[in-house]
Formats: sequence, structure tokens, C-alpha cells
Amino acid sequence: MYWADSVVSNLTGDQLVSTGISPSGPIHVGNMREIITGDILYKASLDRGLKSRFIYLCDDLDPLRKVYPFLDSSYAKYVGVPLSYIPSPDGNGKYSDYFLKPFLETLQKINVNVEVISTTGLYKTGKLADAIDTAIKNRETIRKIMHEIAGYDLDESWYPYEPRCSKCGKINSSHVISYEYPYVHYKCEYCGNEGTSDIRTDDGKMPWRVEWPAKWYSLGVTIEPFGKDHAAAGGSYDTGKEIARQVFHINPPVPLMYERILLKGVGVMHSSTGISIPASEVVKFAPPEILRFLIAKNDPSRHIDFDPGLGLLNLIDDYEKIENAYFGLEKPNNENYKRIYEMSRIKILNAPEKINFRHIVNLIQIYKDDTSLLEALRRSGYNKEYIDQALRDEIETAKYWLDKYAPDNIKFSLSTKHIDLSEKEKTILSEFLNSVSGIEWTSENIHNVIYDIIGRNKIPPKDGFSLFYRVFIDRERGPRLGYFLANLDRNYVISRIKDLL
RNA sequence: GGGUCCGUAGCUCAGCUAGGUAGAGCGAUGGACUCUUAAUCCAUCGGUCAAGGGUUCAAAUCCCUUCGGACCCGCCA
Repeated sequence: MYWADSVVSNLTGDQLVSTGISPSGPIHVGNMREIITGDILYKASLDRGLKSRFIYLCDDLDPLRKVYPFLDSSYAKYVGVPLSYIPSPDGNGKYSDYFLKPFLETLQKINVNVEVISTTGLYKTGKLADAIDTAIKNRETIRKIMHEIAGYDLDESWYPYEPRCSKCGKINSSHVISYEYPYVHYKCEYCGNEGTSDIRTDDGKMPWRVEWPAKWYSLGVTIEPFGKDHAAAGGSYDTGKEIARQVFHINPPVPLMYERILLKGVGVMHSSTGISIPASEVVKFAPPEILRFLIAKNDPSRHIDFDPGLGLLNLIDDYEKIENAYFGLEKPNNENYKRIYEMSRIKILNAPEKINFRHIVNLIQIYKDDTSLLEALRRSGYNKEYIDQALRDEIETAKYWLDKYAPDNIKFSLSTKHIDLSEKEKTILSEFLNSVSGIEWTSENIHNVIYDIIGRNKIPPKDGFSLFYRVFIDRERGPRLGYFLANLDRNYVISRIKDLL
């Protein structure tokens, strides 16, 4: 059974799938596993006929942990201050929104319709006040759970609440002196300020290990995917589920641990080390369904090696295979192909997309203007009189990929360079000109003509083919020749050869 | 120290939450053919399912142990 269907197979009643990513920096491909896994679970739950919701909790009341490499040193003063209370690196609005915005735009593109909930907002509107009150009143129980399950040694003065200092703004520097609903009295160790927090607003927050089950409780979360870092023994899921049971008296959500996405040949992605690709970047160089596909087709417990270079083309081929199989045009290569396709596709189609990505990658290297590109596309089966938005997007995507991620050996450009030819080579090209004027301009015909000429002249095929590549793209190898020339205008081909003879 | 995942053909992996004849793609080999940004078609070869033990009429599949690999957690989330 498909992994997502398996997770929801025993559930009954209303479901709430919850995900969360901190907007402390650029949200990268690795983070996308959280949200897309959540989306797939949500869809699987709906497909099972369960009334379901899907939320993304944006942890924007979390403090800035440190001055990340992508921040300038002026951010030192904001370390410890919640992300929603720090100015954006570009000077407009909040820090958290700066990183959230491109992420949300990406979600649009990959058809993830999630309710975005700001954690700051949750606190501010008092939605977590009941949970905070309960947690504080049961702080002995929580302390015990933390000790027994996680090995934490929290002293008796510990409170499951971190006040936000009203003077310096830091949320991780105060200790609680006393609590009387709804007020927490604290002293800030950083600036010495003594103050009062109202738990009915965002004057402070619960520490993560308490906040997580508090969210389950306050929102009614029933399904939650999370990274393996939370899944270790004694980790936050372990303590969270006990706090859920003993303190909040609820059942913890069905967990789904997922592995990381690694960059092929590089390793784990970290915003801090610079080896990461922002999610907003991926949808610029890959069709949007491919990002979904990457995550939908792999079992969450398996890590994913993401290769934005040549591997991307193979991934796209793989997707096209599954799409074709879905429409009965090809034999499936995966027993879950139907579900994988349904979870990956961006919109429902009646037939597979016609234009192959590799094909576009080749065509845009030949045709630099829309008119000739459109002509070439129409020759290869595209049947609109204009370049529609979907095709336009695909072209832009392919261009961007070629420019930034494609390996050199698949790049080429039409050559106008003069090259010196031997007599033998001139003979071959002349014969080609003679044969080619009368044929139908198809890849097969062209290939046959060339093959015949090469054979007749008794030269090694390799040399014969590379001659044509030298003439047209100034390289020794290239795309399949018949296919390639068929995509060029016949008159162009003829005149280019004539120029050289 | 603890945890998760992985180990099945030369390679990448499927099969494992219904235990019932060991699978696919690629590669290799042979053949056809038009060397082609991973050409196409046909055929063949190829596995003690990491190892050991247990449960069972029956184990790649369930349980235990060991070995090897990757990753995660250890008071940050």
C-alpha cells in the first residue's frame, strides 16, 4: 500500500494534519519534505473520506538563535528576540515574513493549500492560554516527564514558560518568579528588567518540548509528520506524547517520521553552511510537480539524494513515465504509480503533457526567439497558435536550469564559426545537400540519409557524425543527429553547409 | 550513551503491516540495427535475500543476536 494511505488507513473521525517550519532563514528543499509530506497525508486522509484540515504553524515567536552567515553583524542585538519582532533583512516589515513570503509563493506553485497560522498570532489571541495555564499548574508532572524520558535535570524553580522581556525583547533570558493566572512575574537575566507577562497574549511562550503537545491539545492535531531529529529516543516526540497524555489528557497525533533530503554529492543541507537550495529556487529550475514527485515517490523513512544537475532530467523522465502509465500509455515501473501520480500532479489532466522537458531543453538552445521556437514546437506536436502560460513557464524553467544547473555536456549553441574541411568531409556534406533537398524533413529520413552517405564513403560512423556536430554546434558530440537537424529549419541547414563549402 | 533507517543480481532498487515458486530497470554477454547529450528491438547470463539463531507445514518477509553503512538526538528547536 502507498505509504500515505497506510498511515491513514486505520483512522476514523475528523483529522487535522499539522506541520511546522521555523522561518529563521531561507526555507530550503529539505524543509519542503515537511510540508509536502503533510499535504500528501492530508490528501490521503481526504481520499479516505475523512473530514480533514491541513495547517502550517509558522514558528515566528521562536527567538533568533544566532547571527546566521546570511545576516550582517547588526543582528547580534536581536539574538534571543522572537523572529516576528525583528526587522527584515531588506528593511521592510518583519524578519519572519521576509523568509516566509518566498516559501508561501512556492507553496502556491506546487499546489499546496495549507492554512498558515502564525504562532505569534496564536499566543496573541489567547488560543494557547488554557494550555499555558495547564502546563504551569502541572509543571511538576512535566518536570518529571522531562527527567524520566529525556534525562533533563530541571530544578524546582523551572516553569514551562519563557517570558518575553518587556525591555530588551529577548524571550530566552528571563526566569519566572511567580505565577498567578493570568500573570507571570519574571526577571530578565540579560537586562535586569523585572516585569509581568500576560499568558493570554504573546508576552512569552512555552519551550518547544511543551509547546508542541500544547499545540496538539489546543488545535486538536491528529496527524503530524516530523523530521527524524524529533524522533530520537528521549526526543521531543517522546516527551511530547507523555505530556499530551498526562498533562493535557489527549492522545498524541499519529506520528510520521521522515528522513532528510540530501544534496547529491554534497550531503545534508544547512542554511548555515550555504549548501542548501531554497525551495523557491527549485521551482525556478524544475517543473513544480517534480518537487512533489520527489517526495511523493519516496518512502518517508528513506533519505532522498536530490541531484539538481543531470539527475533532474532523469527525475523528470521518471515522472513522465508514471504520468504515461497513469493514462495507460506505458507499463508502470512502480506498483504505487497511480497514487504517486495523484499526489504529484499539480492539476488534473485528461492526457499527459505533450512537451517533453528534454525536448524543450534542446529546442531553446536552437531557437532564441518565440516565433521560431513556436514553429519548432508545432512541428513536434504542440497544437496551439501561441505559447500559452504553461508552456511559457516550462520554457523559463528549462532556460533557468540550463543556465545554472545543467552539466556542460548537454549545453550547446548554434555555431556560425568558419571551420576548415578536408576534401572527404566536403564530399560528404555535398552529398548530404544533394540528398536532402527532396526528402521529407523528419528525423528518421535525415538520419537515414546521413547514415547512407557515411556508409558509401566508408568512413567510421563516429567521424561522420561528429563532422555534423562540428558544423552546427562546434562540438564533437551532440543531441541525436536526425532529431536535432529535424528541429532545425531545412533552409538554415542547407545554407550553413553551403557557406562552408 | 541512545535512536531511526538501510544491507535483495555487477549497479540502483521493488517485494517486507496478509509469511506461500526471487522481481524490475540499468549494466554485462549474444544477435538485429541507424555510434548519439543514459539509442532502439530480441534473447541470455546473473542472487546462500549481510551473517547466525528462533517461531512456523512454510521466512527476503515475523522475533532475537551479531556485523557493516548512513543519518539523528544528548537539555536548540
